[in-house]
Parts: sequence; structure tokens; C-alpha cells
Amino acid sequence: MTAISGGKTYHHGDLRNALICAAVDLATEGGPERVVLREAARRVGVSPTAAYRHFEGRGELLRTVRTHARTRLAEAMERAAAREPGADDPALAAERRLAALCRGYVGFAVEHPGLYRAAFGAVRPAGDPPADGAASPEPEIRAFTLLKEALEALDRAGGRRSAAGAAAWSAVHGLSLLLLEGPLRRLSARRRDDVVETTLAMVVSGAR
Amino acid sequence: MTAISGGKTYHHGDLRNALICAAVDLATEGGPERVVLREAARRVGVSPTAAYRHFEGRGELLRTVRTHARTRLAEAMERAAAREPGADDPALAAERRLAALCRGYVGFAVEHPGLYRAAFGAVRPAGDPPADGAASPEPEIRAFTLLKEALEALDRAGGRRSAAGAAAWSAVHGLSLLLLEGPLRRLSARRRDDVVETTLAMVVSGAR
DNA sequence: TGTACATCAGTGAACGCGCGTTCACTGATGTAC
DNA sequence: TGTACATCAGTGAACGCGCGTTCACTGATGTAC
Repeated sequence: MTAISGGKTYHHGDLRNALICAAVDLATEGGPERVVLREAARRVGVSPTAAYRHFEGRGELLRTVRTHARTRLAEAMERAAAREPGADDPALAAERRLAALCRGYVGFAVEHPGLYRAAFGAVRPAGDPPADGAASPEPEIRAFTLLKEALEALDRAGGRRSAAGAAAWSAVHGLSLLLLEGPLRRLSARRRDDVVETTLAMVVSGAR
Repeated sequence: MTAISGGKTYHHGDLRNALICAAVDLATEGGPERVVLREAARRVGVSPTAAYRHFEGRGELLRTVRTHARTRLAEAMERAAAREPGADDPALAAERRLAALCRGYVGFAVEHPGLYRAAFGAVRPAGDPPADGAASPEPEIRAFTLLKEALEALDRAGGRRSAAGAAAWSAVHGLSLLLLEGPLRRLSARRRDDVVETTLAMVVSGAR
């Protein structure tokens, strides 16, 4: 991810964006913990201090990266679903869409491990207020919404069950993490696909 | 987790163990990244250097913590399964055991978030060799073995399907993480239980 | 039973590192007249 | 069209921090004789 513009002037012109791009690169390379303000500035060719004209500090930069990463993930899922052929039977079509979305999810995670990890995981700014109170799940994470809608469509097309969104999400999220940095890393591509398909079967059949 | 002994002599007597306990405490409080050699030594009341008599360095300390955490997790699962009443119908019994193990898994994760995160997640010692080659999943992670065996028992009791172990694991792992540090943290205990049970239903029905 | 001495298990000072952040500053930009 | 000047967006040096790790050391321990 490289910044678009770049007149080599004293005033950068688009430093905020350039820093975000650099930070996204960093996350892609090594996950959220590699998002380091000084390094992002270094890559853009600017003094660390300059970043403070555009961000409150490291925290804000990291949050921006996370948002970006979530968007990319959702896009990957939608792309995967778009590639999926439809079906006359609406139930079958709904199943296929669900599976495709999940596949897109895991695929993104496997392809961009660092960015994926940046997308989730608490960005705890040292001394975090530990999860308290009621409150709903954070609103509008598109990846999650996509899964939920796909499950609802599956319901409408004939099944029972609902609110299984979180379950589906859990499965694909967990699978991604186990493949990425857990004990399932080191799997051959072949075995990995097996595991993915088995999990998808569970998700789909669990929703039926 | 406090060390057992402690004659206040110049020679500590059981420093290795004491350091491990301190490190486990640290992980419990803040996850693997909070496992800091200097802090562990500080808590034991010993100079940082002393740790090097017993560990290669931070990496070895962290690996030891991980092993410990995995053991504790497996124990929690087995305890949960032991609490579960049996059933005459072996298929039902197998289902219950599977669900209980999963519940134990998620329960442990929710109760000991830091320790749980220390149990999995690559301990990458900076400049890690990225997941390559074939190789199987890491051997003998008891938590995983437990799930796998439960699924096999379920098969034997009547179902089809097998090798769904990874799928089940993915689900509980993902769920745990979403609850712990993902967008599902902040859920009320009530809604959390809903989500847990829905996911478990998916796991069990997916194995059927 | 007493003693010399090798070894074991600590100490404390210091190293270099990279981080986030603050400070006082200065060069570039664009707007009012 | 030209100029004064406020503002904006950079710079570079410095801060304190805590980390992992190394070094040369010393006090405690236990064993051979």
C-alpha cells in the first residue's frame, strides 16, 4: 500500500494519508504490535514529530489502521460471495453465499495475517478498562453484519434458527487464528483446505 | 499463583519455580506480552540477572508459561466434563460430554483471559520463520485432543463425520477470543451465555 | 569431626535499544488589503 | 498585481522509560580428604 501522491515539498501535502498507508503496511507485515509511530514516520520520510500534527498519538493511528483493516476484510468477503455462482433453489443459494463469505473471511486472514490481527483484538492503550457492563457488541462491523445477513437469508429460505451469527463468526474467526498463529499454522495448503471445508460444513449445517 | 516454599536465604532454593509462578501471574494479569523477565524477577525479589541461571532468556520463560497455561486449560475442560451428568443413551452422553468440554474451554478463557492468550498465539521471538512447509498440527495439545476424542466418541455412538475436531476447536477458540478481546467483549453475562450456547449447538449439530 | 576448596547461585552496575512524546523552533503557504 | 503577516506543517534535539542482556564479581554450599 503506497501513498498516491507526493510532491517533494517541505509541506508534504497528504501526510495523514501517507502515514496511514505506512501504518497499514506495518500491520500487514507484523500485526498491530508492529504499528510503531516512529517507523511509520521514517517510512514516509518525515520526522516522528510531524505525525502529531495529524494524530493524537500512536493510539489514534492504530485505531485508524483497524478501521481500514476491517473494511478490507469485508470487501474480501463480498468479493468471494460475488464469485460464487447462484442457484435456483434459494436455500441452496443462501447456503452457498454463507459458505463463500466464510471462505472469503478465512482467505483474507490467511493472506494478510497481520492486517487481520489488526482488524480485531482489543487495541488496549496500556491500563485498559477491562470489559465491563452490559452494552451490545460493537456496532457495524461489516464482516459480522455480512455473516448475520447471510444466516438470516438462509432462515428465510427455509431453515429455522437465528441469532447464530456469532456462532458462525466464532468458527471462522477461531479457525483463522488457529491457522495463522495457533497450532494449526504449519499445515500444508491441502490439509488446511480440508480443515476449512469441514468447518464451513459445520457452520452451514449448524444453521440449518 | 504463589510459590510454595521460601527459606529467606541467599540461595533461594527454588528460584526456577518461583520465577515460573511469577510469570504465570503476569500472564494471567495481562497476557503473554506482560510476561517480562525483569518484572518476574522483581516480584520474586531477586535481581534480573539471577533468572539467567535458570532460563536461557525471556523466550524460554514464556514458553514455559505457555505449557503451563495449556495444562491448566485442559484440566478446566476435564473438570467441566466430570461435572456433567451421564446419560443412558451413549449418543446423548457423548453429545453432553462434547458440549461440556467446550463450555469448560470457553469458561477458562473468560475467567483467565491473559493465561488463555498465553496458551495459544505464536510466541514469536522477533524475526520468526513464517509458517512454512507441511508438518502436522503441533502434537499433543491436550485441549485439542480432548475435543477430538469427544467427537470420535460421538461418531462411534452413532453419527457419521469425523476429523471435525479442528472445526469444533475453531468455534470455541474463536468464540473465546471474540468474547475476550474482540467485538463481543462488553456483552452482558446473560447475552454471553446465549452466544455460548448457540455456538455449542452449532458444534454439536455440526458433528451429527 | 574439621577444614580446603571447587562449584553453584546469587549481586549490582552498565550496555544499547527503540519507543512515545514534548519542546522550542522555522520554513512554506495563502489570504487581506 | 504586490506585499505583510497570520497560520499551518514541518524540523531536530532531547526527555524518560523499561526492556533484555552481559559483565565481573562474591557469598553460600557441600564434598573430598
